[in-house]
Amino acid sequence: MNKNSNSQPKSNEQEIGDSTFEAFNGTFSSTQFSNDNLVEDPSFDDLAKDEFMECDDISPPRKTPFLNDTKSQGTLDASLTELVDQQPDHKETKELKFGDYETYFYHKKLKQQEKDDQYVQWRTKNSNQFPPIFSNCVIYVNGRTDPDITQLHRMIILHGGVFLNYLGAKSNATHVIASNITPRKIIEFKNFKVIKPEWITDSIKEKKILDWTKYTLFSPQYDQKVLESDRELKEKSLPLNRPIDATHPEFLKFFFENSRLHHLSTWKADLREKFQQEALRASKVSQTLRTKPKIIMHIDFDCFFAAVSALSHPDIDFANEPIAVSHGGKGSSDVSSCNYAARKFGVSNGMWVNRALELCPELKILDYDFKLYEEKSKIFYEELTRIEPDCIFPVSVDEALIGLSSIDDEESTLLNICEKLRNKIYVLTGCTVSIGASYNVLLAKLCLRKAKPNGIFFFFQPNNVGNFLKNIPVKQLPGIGRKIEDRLSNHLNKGSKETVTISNLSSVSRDTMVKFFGIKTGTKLFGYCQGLDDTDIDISKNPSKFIRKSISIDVNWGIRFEKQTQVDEFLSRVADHICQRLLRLGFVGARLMLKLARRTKGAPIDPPKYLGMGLCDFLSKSTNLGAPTREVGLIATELKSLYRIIGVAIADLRGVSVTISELQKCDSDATSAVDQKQLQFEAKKPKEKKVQGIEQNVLKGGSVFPHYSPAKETLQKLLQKHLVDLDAFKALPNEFQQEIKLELERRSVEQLFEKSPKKNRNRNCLLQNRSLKKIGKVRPETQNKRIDLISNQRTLNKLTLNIPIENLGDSVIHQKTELSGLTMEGQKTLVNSYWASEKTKTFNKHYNLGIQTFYEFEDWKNLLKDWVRFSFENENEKPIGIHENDLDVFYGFIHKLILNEKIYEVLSLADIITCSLNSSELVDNDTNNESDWRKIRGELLNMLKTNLVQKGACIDTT
DNA sequence: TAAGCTATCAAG
DNA sequence: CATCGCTTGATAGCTTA
Ligand SMILES: Nc1ccn([C@H]2C[C@H](O)[C@@H](COP(=O)(O)OP(=O)(O)OP(=O)(O)O)O2)c(=O)n1
Repeated sequence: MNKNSNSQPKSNEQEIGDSTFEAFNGTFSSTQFSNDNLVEDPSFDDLAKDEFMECDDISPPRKTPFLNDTKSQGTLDASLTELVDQQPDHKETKELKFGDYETYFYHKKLKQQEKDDQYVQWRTKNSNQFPPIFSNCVIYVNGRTDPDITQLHRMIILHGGVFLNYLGAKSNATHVIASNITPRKIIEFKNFKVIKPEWITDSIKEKKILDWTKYTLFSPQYDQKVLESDRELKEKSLPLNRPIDATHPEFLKFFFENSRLHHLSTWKADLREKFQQEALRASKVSQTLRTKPKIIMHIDFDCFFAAVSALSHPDIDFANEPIAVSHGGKGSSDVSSCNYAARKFGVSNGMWVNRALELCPELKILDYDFKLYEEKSKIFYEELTRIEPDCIFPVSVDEALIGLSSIDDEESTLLNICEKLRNKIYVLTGCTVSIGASYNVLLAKLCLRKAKPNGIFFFFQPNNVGNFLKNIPVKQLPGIGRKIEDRLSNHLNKGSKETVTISNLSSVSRDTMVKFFGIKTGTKLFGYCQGLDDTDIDISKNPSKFIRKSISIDVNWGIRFEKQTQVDEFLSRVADHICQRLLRLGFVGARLMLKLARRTKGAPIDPPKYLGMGLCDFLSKSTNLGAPTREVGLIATELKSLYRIIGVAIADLRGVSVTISELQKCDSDATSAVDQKQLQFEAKKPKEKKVQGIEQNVLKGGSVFPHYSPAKETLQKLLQKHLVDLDAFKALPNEFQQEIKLELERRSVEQLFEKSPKKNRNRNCLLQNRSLKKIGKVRPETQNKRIDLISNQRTLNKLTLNIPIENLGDSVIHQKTELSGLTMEGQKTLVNSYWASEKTKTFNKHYNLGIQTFYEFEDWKNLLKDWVRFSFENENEKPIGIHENDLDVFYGFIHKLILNEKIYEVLSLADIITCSLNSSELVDNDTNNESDWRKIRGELLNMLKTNLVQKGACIDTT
């Protein structure tokens, strides 16, 4: 498996047996207090999971009494005693709310790194032989290893890496090193890159960081001479190349590497791009008026994947032996391509392997060879270019349309060209292509069908087209697929097995087709039945028509999540991935769509295809990104927001698609079009509307915060804006309703309840009624759900700032969704009607919470204090008050904090409001203003509570 | 009536 | 053990302003 598994680290004097290392680290690192024991300690486990403990993320207070302490800390007990005895910085400990173990490890880590630094400094003074190859690595070593943990520790830090003493749930470890691993650990480490120590030693040898994927812990070697019970042995022998699902950090990489459809799609998009670019260049050079090509050639490899894969198996008699390409030789794996020998048995592309084997037991299964497909395709396109046709239109990696005008009308001339081309391609690739040619794209495609395999077919008799078409199944027409065929079949009262041919449609009028399939599709289909098709394949005529319009990532395999955090992490990774694509392709996008596949009610939890999606309903929601961007943090946050708006129960999630559209070219390093605004406007003028949007946003973003503007509008406006959804209001608990009503009455806006504009109701509710109806998911259980919601909110209402933060941790927030089958549909809430509004998106577009540091959060705290004070200052004898725009920005920030589960931070901001109001510094001039602030504080808590309910969480009151 | 949105279909 | 069910574009049909 791993060809490196035998390579032992060179016994290098310089690297191993350095006694000074021991001197620096004392018993600290070499004392093998068992990490295993600690991790299994339940109290530690809880701490490790605690979402609010971000030991590794908080910039450490550099000065701690431990740093000067040189006493031995050989054992955990000793250190803990020490810790308790000293308890030196009481305030800090209290503030960070770390538990005992946590504090211990926190200080331990600091101390460790201090010592590491000292050691490295000392060591590199004597030698500069250590390239910092691990400078971006934070490495944790687990269990018994060879070389042992001390040596690895030294190697890591000498080469610029950070050595991690323990692995917290939120620790920033980049790699876990282990030689052996227990099944329990596999689960524990499933979100980390777990690799063999040879990766370290080999990387050092090569003086560069090597591809870690070559060193994953595939085959265990149990060389520990430990007495183990049979049971344990058996447990340990479980295969370790456990298939990974979407919770794995590298899932996307693995998945795409192996996905045929991913390759097919990206190849196609790349080809499109390439030919589009070329056409653009060509059209700039010569402005000659182009006419439609006289002749269309459709050329395509015969059973492409099968033919190419078979090249690596010279023993196979390709013409007679049935073969197919798929992952593995059994079960629900898809046949991507099968040869014509296999097709005789009824095997076809897209069929599952088990079905194919039923039809053809002697079917031979071959592996994919994506690299080779790409190579053959390259040769194919080179040869097409070589015949210098009028135009080439790439259909796929193995298929193209070619336009020819400048040849004479003799069929023999065309035949000659085709035969030469076929021969050349066969000689160069070892695979056969077929060619169909006619005077339009439709007929060329149908000819190709008749030409296959390994042949040529022409049709140039317009007068005879009826005859040519009459027995063609409609399914073979371009753009006519299963659904349309079904509907036609239904309409014509045909049995489900019978194929619908074109002659069957002679009785169907144009109007009927239009009525059935819409204006475009109906007209097109009617035309096809007469052999008419005016599709133009000449890209050069209008290159801009062929420019890319969207970039998307779809994952409908391996999607199995248990926790919201897993979903969020996955969405972040998808965001990262798609931004990388945007960068690579030189685009920024202004619109983002999230589409989710949700297991259809009643469909089995585990579909027949392993980790497949099974039967699903699709739900999608899109949003404007404000200005064109490819900023990961922004897109990730928006995705998380969209996920919550769509509200698919985590356990039922089976697929995730992300599409970015409204693209603009952006070749610089800028992450958004705004960043290179000047460039953009000089280079070319985008759509008028866009320009305005950008300028507006820039303006707003610059003026809103933190430069407070004098405010005349206050909370009243805000409530108007937020209370548009009557249903949402009604869904709230009574006490909430009363409170809000009172407030509104006091401000004489009670008429809102009657007016409740319809437009906004639809716009802001979680799912449009239309889609709910369509899917038929408006269920009577809604009533129960509502009761659930209310009781949860009541419980949540009891939450106050005084509740210790630990009570909000994982241990008390249960995922309720899978237990109760609760989904978010139909739950409309006050807060959401605000969240869904467009406003939030435009303001914060440059505020990237994903990488917010604690320091920046501190800034927000100070801003808030300042803002409260400011609002009480007098202007023309009146307090300045709170500006609506400021509030929008502030709420936007809170929203993002909540999305990122920074509950503690939200609570502390709420606390700051209270403290500021009580502070004597305030100009005591206005009770209205104070009341507004208290409302805002209440709103923060509401948002928090609502979000917790939304996520299907309930607070355990026990 | 145009524009915006989601859903659906097809292709390879 | 399985398995790698993507990606893009066009179009329909609805709501909204
Ligand atoms: N459901 C499908 C259809 C196609 N392909 C891949 C494998 C094919 O080799 C390649 C080209 O598709 P074609 O439709 O051209 O099919 P083939 O080339 O395999 O056969 P044919 O001779 O019918 O063109 O795309 C796939 O993976 N899954």
